[in-house]
Amino acid sequence: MPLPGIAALNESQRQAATHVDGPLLVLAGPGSGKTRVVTHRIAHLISQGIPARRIVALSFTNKAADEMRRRVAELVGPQAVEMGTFHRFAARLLRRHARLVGLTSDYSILEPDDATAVLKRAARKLGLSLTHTPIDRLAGTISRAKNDLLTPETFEPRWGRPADEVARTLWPVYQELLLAANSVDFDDLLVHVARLLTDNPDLRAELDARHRYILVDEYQDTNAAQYCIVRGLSIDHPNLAVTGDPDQAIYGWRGASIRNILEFERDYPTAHVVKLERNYRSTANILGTADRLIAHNTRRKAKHLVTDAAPGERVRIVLDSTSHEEADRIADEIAGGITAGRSPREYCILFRTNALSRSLELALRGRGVPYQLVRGLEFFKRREIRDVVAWLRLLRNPRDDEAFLRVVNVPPRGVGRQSLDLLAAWAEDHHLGRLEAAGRAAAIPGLSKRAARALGDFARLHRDLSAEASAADRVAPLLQAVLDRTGYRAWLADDGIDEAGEDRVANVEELVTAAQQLDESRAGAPPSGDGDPADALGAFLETTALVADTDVWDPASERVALMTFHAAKGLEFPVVYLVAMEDGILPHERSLDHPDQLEEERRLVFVGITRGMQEVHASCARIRDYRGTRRISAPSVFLTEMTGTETVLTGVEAPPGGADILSGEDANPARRGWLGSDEASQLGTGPAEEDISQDVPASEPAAPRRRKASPERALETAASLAERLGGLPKPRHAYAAGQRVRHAEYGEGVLSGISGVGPRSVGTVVFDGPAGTRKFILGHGALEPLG
DNA sequence: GAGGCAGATCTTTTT
DNA sequence: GATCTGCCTC
Repeated sequence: MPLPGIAALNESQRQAATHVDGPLLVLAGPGSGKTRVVTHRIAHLISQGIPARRIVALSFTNKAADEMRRRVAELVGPQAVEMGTFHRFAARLLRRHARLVGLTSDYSILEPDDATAVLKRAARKLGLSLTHTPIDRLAGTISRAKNDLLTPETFEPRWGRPADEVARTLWPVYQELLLAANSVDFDDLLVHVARLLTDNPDLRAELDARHRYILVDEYQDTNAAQYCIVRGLSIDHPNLAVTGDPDQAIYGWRGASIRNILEFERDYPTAHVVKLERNYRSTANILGTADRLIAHNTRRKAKHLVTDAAPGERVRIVLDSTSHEEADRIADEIAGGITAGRSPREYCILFRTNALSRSLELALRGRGVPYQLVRGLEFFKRREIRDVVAWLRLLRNPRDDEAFLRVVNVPPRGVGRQSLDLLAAWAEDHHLGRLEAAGRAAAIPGLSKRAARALGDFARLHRDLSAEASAADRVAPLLQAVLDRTGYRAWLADDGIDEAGEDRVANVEELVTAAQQLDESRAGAPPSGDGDPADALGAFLETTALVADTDVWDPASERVALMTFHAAKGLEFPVVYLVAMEDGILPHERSLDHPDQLEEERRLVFVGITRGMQEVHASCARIRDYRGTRRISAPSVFLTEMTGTETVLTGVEAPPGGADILSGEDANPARRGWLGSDEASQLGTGPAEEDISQDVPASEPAAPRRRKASPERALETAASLAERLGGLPKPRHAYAAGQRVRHAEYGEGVLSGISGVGPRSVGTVVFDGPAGTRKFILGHGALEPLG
């Protein structure tokens, strides 16, 4: 039975899409129609009479899963195929088999902050001082070890890493606390399920048979735990189809192993392999640039991206002078593009770290360009949201000590640290959860009358609300009851508008709205999977616990998208800006130690470039204000590597006068790729008339780039830089405040002020026309003095 | 026990 | 720059 649209697939795509039984590896380059192949394959399986409920499609983000579901529905209508993230899939499996790992099906999923708080309690319990081992590092170490499927017994502290020793000591205690609280952290979701499969052969066989056809997207980013789960479910029925691209592996830091995809054929010797190398997304120039860059990675399977597309615009590499100018320039360009008829949603700005978004946001806001910062966890990280969610968690899982501690004294009930310590000690002696102990507060010695009463009241309140919770088939009314009966809403309303002008009440109302939406969608459709939490509250909690940053991105909204390189995986935009491509930021300074990590950073840039359909603009700034300090940066080595016939070099720091390129403190000849590379010479960016790198004092350490950006050092280099720049060409014109000037693009205006001296001084111009007020580096000569 | 302040601390990427 | 921590006072 031919499926709609299957004729539109190319030969390789069709091969992959119509594959039915046996292992399948699809190596899919960027823009090669991977999602299309996966959705068509699901449709094809169904058309072959395979029950939808025997098919599982796993991805890494809810967004990807939703997209898959939507497109499958488009082909063959809504299906009972289980589609979701690894974590959600694991959460549901675990719910059905919680007993096997010592939990109940009502277990709580702790978000990372709560998990860290438990870890702290574990440390306190052991009397460990955390002054020399930051809690985040310990949490990270344990998390990483879990994803590697290690245990406290098999985990081997690395030599010279004291944090490892502490982590190993802490880990079992942490795990005990979690178990006692009937809770899991994110990593446990995967680890528990992996254990479930390895320790219970019968269950494994049953689940293997049940999940007959498994598809895994972004397989290059699976870690050991995920690998174990997938493998465990496809032994008797090895109909495992994985898609991925080793060149887009960007989660090594979180335990993902490229090995999984590189050695798929060894794991499954009968695997059918399909390569999708034809790109349908980007122009030839964009692809060529990406190809040129990724060729610098040594640990990869060679692959060539091919396209029939026209060359298109060359990829632009812009050397800006400051981070603010970079942001202003990009905002100007986007604003201009929008004026010229583009939609804001055609634009995307990518950066390495979230902290880099601020200047861009400011610049866009200043020009009235609508944007969307794709960082959705923000909402669920808000204190008031976490408080309310904790209440719900506690209703479902009374042993959730972390939730208890979060809400027991919010609003203030007169229960302080002292009382809670007494409660904790007593609870532990009697092997009770804190909430249960609170219900017997009268029996706890040492508690003040006031505290005992408050705890008792709290326990009663919980009991009353619990009764309502178990009867409720809708979350929203329950949420309302919680807000009213706990006094939380009244308390918020009282001092709700906080210092930041944040309307906490509105945030909570938004959560209520979300609950209503879930209620409605559940009323519309019965639960699909068997692991679906039968009750509304469970479903709500699972959703709130497992939502991610990128999930909030609304592709339909008319806004410019701002996100990290990581978050952009799987997306595409007509115009893409890659910002802050500077040494130390991208590649990140923490990745310079290790060649593997440097290659991962390079893949990150590869992912970024290949998001672009029509235009890609990469940029760096010589002076960057970042994390409150100013630092001098050198262009990223990746910009050099990208440079070729498909790119064009521009920007105020670019040649002519190309000596600036080597500015900053970078005197290491090995890193002088800008002037050294053949491509650069071809582009006319050859050696400049004046080699300023000679001026760098010999005392400047040249080779190791691990610069700790201490303020003194930044000042010192800035000063020496200014000195050197003093020797550069004088500004072409002399300016004075109050003078009238003309700009080629913005027309005439008044130079209202000048800040700084020398060629780098900045003038503020109030234009007569719609351009408003703008700033210019006077030395660039863009302003023509009038009169 | 609560609330406010100053200082320290630390910042990659995320389910 | 922002957030958390610990310390102080009421």
